[in-house]
Amino acid sequence: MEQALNLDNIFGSLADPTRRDILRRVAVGELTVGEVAAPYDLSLAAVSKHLKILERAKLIIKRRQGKQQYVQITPYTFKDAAEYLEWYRGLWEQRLDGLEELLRKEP
Amino acid sequence: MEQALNLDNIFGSLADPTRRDILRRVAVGELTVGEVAAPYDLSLAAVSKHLKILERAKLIIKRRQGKQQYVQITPYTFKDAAEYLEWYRGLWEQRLDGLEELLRKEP
DNA sequence: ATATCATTCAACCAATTAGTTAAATGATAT
DNA sequence: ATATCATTTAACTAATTGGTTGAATGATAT
Repeated sequence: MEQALNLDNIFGSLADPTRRDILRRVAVGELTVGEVAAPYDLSLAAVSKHLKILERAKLIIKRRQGKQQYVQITPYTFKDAAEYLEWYRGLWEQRLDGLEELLRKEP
Repeated sequence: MEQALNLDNIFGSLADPTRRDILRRVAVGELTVGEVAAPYDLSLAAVSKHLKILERAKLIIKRRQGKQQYVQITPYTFKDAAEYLEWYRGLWEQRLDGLEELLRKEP
């Protein structure tokens, strides 16, 4: 049922706060690797590794322009992750319905 | 902006295929720890550890009934994860809108 | 050709993870 | 009190992760 997809890599990527922060910033607009790294108290090599993990998960891609490499986000992969969670939507909606029912019943 | 909260644990949990499979099965209905473990070629101790990780992420809870412990899924935590991804929804929807526009323009 | 800027690779380290087996605990039944 | 069933804890291992520093590569400018 599960294609052993990228879900390991996608969720593995999202499990790290630095990587989530990188994604949040890159979602706003393309940044070079250097710009991505700037705010963190980390070596460039460390950030480069984070970017590689995000690339493996297909959450970002890089394009070279001259000396620099621009990091851009890959929307479809987020969609894949969202669709995975969508499978569970019924769970919390049912639960919320239950709550509403409770609230209607005992005021 | 980000509560550094459970997202580490939630996505960390979801990064493992055994744990995703456990969640999928438990979503259908409560199972005892033993029932959860049965299909996997893993020791009970290993499955117990997976369950502890899922508990720490608040993706499941356990309730004891006599000798056994029943594992049930915790819907709200899935909602939290879905809401995190929701932040990125614009990304792929824009992209899809772009595609639609393209399709309208060059038929 | 050489220097410089941007980024990655290699080698290493400490902490964490996913698994094992064996012993310990919790809850019930005899 | 003891035996049994269900599950967890402890102690250990091998692999992976997130970080470091220093050397290597890629691309441009001189």
